[in-house]
Amino acid sequence: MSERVLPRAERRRRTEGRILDAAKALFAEVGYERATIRAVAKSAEVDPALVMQYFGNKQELFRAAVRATPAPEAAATPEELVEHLLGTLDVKMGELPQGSLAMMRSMLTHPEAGTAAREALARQVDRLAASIPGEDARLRAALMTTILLGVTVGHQLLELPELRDALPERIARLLRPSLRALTGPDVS
Amino acid sequence: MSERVLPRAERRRRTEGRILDAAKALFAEVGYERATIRAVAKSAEVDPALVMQYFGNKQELFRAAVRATPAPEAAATPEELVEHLLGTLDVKMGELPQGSLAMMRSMLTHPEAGTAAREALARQVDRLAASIPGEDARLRAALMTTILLGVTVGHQLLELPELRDALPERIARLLRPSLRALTGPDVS
DNA sequence: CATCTCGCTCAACACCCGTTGACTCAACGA
DNA sequence: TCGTTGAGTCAACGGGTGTTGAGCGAGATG
Repeated sequence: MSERVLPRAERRRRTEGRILDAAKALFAEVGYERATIRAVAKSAEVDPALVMQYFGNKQELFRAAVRATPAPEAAATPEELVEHLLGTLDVKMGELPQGSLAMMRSMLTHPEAGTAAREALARQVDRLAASIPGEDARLRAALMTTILLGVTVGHQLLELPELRDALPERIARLLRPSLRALTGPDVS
Repeated sequence: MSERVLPRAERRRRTEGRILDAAKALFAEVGYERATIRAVAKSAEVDPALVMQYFGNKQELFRAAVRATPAPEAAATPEELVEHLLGTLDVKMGELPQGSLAMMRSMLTHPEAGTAAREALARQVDRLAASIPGEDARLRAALMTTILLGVTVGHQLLELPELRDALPERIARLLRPSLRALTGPDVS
């Protein structure tokens, strides 16, 4: 009723958007292998051939669905660092972008998603390590990154009930000392 | 030369073992979907049909490959708890059993592996929560579990260089305060 | 030695996937 | 108004997958 005879350019933009959204959702939900072109097309109410015509490849469709993760700003002091990380966690708890979920869902089984995840994590490690003093800054940064990765995986992808039912602020509050323990000098 | 005319029963046992080992390795390396029956068979130098004859299903082959994860003993005090967890981590760093790797590799994309992982993590959470005082014992236990999960994933599956190149004891030493922070009362 | 048993292979089936080329038909521009 | 363009569909191909049933041939059994 509302979408009556749209101009061609606009119409194309919209269906391409519908396809991309459907792809993001499906990739995020079941991963690369199980997300078939046919299923994406059906979800977008479109012929499978049109998906190919717009994105060329399943690989490139996946690339387009995963691309454009938000670029977070860097943190200065280790104190801000932890808060910034937990802020990221908060965002993740609410509604982590579907593209990121799609990448994480497939990072263990799809080669390209794996390298994409490694690169994203490496960037995070770089950013963190610059703010951590000491010899083993990179190792500490990597541990902080993997800690957040594990919590996110357990929460968003595996949907562990304990994390699912907890308030994000509570998780952040419990996690803060654990992360802070990795910023300072070794006290063990 | 050494394996000359073996008895039938022994011969069967050996080839079945070869198939299962090949399946564990392949599942652990590329995950459920990409590990084809044909590839398992070729790796075990056997006809694909024989794999079906021995294990019936790809699903059941996977189940057999994942089954029999070692049953760790419980810990008593929170102090022992952390050490026990880090001991687990040490084992993982050395040579985590291929069956566990196979389960972890597919836990985000294969439904049954997902529920298996959830159950294994739930058992760990139960064990941990019993040793932690306070109201939010289960949430703390879940966080400790997911922390270890993240580090293991980053190390064994994603193979992040910082973790790959670090000595297991060093990782354990850096991780100890972070885990201990979750056993005690809230100090944030 | 004759028969049976069973580990193992071969060839094929049915299915689903990604991908393609020809086609339809409504929006566009002169 | 009439070709032209391009969004969208249809039907099909080639390839890889899990799975199956018939069959072979060497070890067990009497």
